[in-house]
Amino acid sequence: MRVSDKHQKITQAAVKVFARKGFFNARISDIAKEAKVADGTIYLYFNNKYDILISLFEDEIGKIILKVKLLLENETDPLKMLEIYAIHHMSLLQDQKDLVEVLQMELRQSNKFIKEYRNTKFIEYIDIVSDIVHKGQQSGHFRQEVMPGVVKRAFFGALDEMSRLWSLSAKPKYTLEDTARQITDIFQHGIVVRNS
Amino acid sequence: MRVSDKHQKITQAAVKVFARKGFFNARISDIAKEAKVADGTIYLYFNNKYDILISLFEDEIGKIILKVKLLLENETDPLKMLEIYAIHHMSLLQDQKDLVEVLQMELRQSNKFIKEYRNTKFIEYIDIVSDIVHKGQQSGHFRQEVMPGVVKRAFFGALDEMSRLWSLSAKPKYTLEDTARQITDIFQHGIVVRNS
DNA sequence: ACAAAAAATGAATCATTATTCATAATAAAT
DNA sequence: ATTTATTATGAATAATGATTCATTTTTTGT
Repeated sequence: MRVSDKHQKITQAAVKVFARKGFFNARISDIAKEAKVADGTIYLYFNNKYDILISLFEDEIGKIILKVKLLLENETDPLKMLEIYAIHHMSLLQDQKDLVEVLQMELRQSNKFIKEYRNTKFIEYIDIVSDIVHKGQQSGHFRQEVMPGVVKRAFFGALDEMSRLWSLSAKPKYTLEDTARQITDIFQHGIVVRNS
Repeated sequence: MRVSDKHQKITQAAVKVFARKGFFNARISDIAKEAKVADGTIYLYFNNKYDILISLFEDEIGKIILKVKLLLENETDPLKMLEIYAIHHMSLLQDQKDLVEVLQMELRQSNKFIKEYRNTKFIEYIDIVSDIVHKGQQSGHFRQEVMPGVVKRAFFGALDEMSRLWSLSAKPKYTLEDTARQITDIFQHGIVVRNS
């Protein structure tokens, strides 16, 4: 078994366990059991429990970024680009519920426990939105007075909160795609230049 | 010293300690020290550590709801109402940074640890937004096709994410009020009926 | 086939801390 | 002043679980 396989096996096990129990209530032995390795083995691949979380975060966000950038590659209409981003973001939940829950958790916890951890991958992910907005302004599609830096946070926050609800609710009212479209619609109308 | 005083002393101490260290890293003895009571005393007022968090959440959200409902009382324009809500929400941060951080944390953690805790106070808080939207639709200000249930989550999520950034960043780019106005502006344009 | 290196194991360690409860201090009642 | 009830104390308990490391297993190179 290649080294990277075991690394990945542990990461995947950690996603499951963190999602099920939360970071602090997850035991290393739970992760070890889920990954079918010994407790000690985990320490050959990660420095400590927190390192598992960080590393997982970086890796998985990295993959998401790659995928969404690929999807956006051949689209030039900034309105459509926002929709692609939103739909992709929400559909992650359908495919990887556990992962989304862990990422949401991580996002809040990094506040407290590693102020020094700059979270660059996350920033890269949301900067995709501000880039879209910026380009939309240059091409005259979007209003000049909106701040891309605010839109990116607001858009992400809206999607994130909606997905939080979704993962909590037993039987959701709306489909994820409807939700993504609704939110996109609001933001599109919110920042587009009105052809009065 | 009245009973309620000690209860409140402990709550306030807990807010400080939770904000500083996070829920799981906060020790009961930290809270006791901060509140200037013995460790055991805390258990005369709360069932356990988690109960402190829940109880704090309910109490403090309760106060916030009262205040924002009061502010909204004499306003009828739904566009303005959204702005009042947003500005009040963001200005909380200025006045009670610690509290906001704890509430944000709690919101994420309740996912995992008390699925049964229905979080009714929080729902009451965000339902204020869906009420505004609903009324705005009835009065013909807002587009019929937007879903109040989506707007409330999106609007809250946007504000919440923005405030998360704010509390993390050493020297923020924007003032809180500007931010609140920007986000409100996007949502106002996003859902208002266009007078074409 | 053997030696050396690398990877994996999991029981033992060791620190940590939420909670309890016997005791003490304080307040209220008579 | 004395009893009773209430409130507070903080040391002791008891469980927990992250991390280490001596030992074993597997892989690699010759």
